[in-house]
Amino acid sequence: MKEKLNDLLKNTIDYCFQQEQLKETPLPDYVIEVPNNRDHGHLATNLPMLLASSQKRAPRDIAKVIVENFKDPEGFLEKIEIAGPGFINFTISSIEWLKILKDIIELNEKYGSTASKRGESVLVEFVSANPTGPLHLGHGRGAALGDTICRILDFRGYDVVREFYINDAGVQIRLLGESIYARWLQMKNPDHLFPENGYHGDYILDLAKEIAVEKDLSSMDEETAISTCSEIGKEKMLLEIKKDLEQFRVDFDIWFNESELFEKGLVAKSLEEMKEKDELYEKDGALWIKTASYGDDKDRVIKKQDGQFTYFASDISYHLDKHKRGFSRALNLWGADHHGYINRVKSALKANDIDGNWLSVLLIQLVKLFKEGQEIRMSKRAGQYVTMKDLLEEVDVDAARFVFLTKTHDSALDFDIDMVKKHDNDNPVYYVQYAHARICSIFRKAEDEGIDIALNIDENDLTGLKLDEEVDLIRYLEGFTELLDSICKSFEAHRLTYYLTDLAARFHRYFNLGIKDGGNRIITEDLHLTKARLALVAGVKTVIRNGLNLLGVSAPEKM
RNA sequence: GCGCUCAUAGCUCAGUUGGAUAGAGUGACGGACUACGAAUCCGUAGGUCGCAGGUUCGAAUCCUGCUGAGCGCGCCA
Repeated sequence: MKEKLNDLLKNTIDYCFQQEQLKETPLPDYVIEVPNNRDHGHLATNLPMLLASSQKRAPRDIAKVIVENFKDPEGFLEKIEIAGPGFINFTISSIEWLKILKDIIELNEKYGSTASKRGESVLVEFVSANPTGPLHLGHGRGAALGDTICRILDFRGYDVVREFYINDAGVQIRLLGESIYARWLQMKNPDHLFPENGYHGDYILDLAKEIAVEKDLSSMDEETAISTCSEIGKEKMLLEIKKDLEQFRVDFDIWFNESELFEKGLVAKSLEEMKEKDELYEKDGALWIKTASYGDDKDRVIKKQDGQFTYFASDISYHLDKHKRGFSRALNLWGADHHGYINRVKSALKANDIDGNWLSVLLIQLVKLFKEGQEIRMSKRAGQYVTMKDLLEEVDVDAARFVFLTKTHDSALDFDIDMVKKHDNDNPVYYVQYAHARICSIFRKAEDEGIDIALNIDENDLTGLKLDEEVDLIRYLEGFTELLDSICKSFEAHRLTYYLTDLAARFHRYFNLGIKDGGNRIITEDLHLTKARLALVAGVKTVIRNGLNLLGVSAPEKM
């Protein structure tokens, strides 16, 4: 609708220029938007106010010229008005809205998607938890957000690849092995020392017991035993992580091993390339990269005095590899405590002639867990945290995913487990699902009454939809596509949950209108009107279902 | 000390590249089921958009300063 109106508006402005009604100037960056207030029409533009300075005329005068010369040969508009300081408010003729509804019903599960691919590929890396412990709530938030962003990008025609980066090369894996081995030794000798920075969670002892069944640790020397524990412990943790994610309906295309970067010589290779570009130097027996020349606070070490690579070395190599794989964009979801790292990585990319904008990073703020009104503090060091596994035992996947997406990613989230557990109206996901189930119920009722619910319609079958509330609903349904496109740019997936909640509210309100005044019921004695209203609620149902699907939440027909 | 993020109703939070009268849920109070699901709806009350300046036709939104909260500043990963 906005595009159509914009075309008419541009034609009109050109005409005004030709007729010298307006001085010919470049067009300012105006907007066409949906006004909050129904009295302000369906769409409004601020163009006259922005033209005021270059035209040297009052905004309302300019608006008057535009309105008087408006070219609308096909009767797209019903009304044009000048309002406020110089807005132009447009009311679109109702038949246009009925065509939109017809499209929604025809497109059905495809409504909101684009059939054509954009030829733009995006690599989304998220969760990427170390395989040294189970997933916790913070990972859940990242998983819900990342997966939903991917679903939306995919729906809107992007080629999306979901990737999980496995840190399986560093000292943390060694430490995992040491922790497991120590726990195993402690089973016989409780006084055995536990490694200083070891992993303290109960799962370490479980792993030790499992591994002891599979391997005869007592016959091994300490070194062999630890590396055995490292290797098997890592594999088992990874399996757990995959299981949790699968249950959470998150599916990765690629599981990328950090260790492969070393095994395939990619780290060495990227170092070579950077050396040739003169981006590296040696100082104090270590190897440094000149990130400070590209916006970082200071240069960084990538190979330590002892000959070991830093984590940063493989990370640079990893991101260069992502770029070489040919993606037009990359998106990383990181915990907010990594924010100091963004500049560093981007600087390293720039040192390799890659534009910093190629990579976007979303920082996900902390999740605080509340139980019975009390905050449950999580501490990885003490092994105290609520795991995804614990969460999924208590809570519906639907509810968890929805609640994770009720706040912007850059603001801390209070996760009230008692609220999420409740199967009542305290829980926003059921409010949306209820609207869907209610519509399904209306269709069951209509079918019982022998009404043909096939909905093979054209816009002339919909002319019964005359109430403001009915047109408003269609207008809101039309906003779905634009919302999704906006999320593709900003990655603010939480806006979809708000949209769906709002859509459900609008539907419930419309539905209740009919209860007070029997004349506004959906199923009436007027068959023509009944079919039109069934079409309207079918449109609502379609958008709720498609939207919930993008959130990874089910749309039940009965609850 | 430097840097990143945040600050909106009693509470939890939305607010789309700056737009018209700042919204929702929840809590409080009062209403609506003898025909489509009351897991719903309607109404009332509740605001110095942290504070102070600035930019302009117009600021919760952009800029500067201040206050407060969280996080990060390693040859750790």
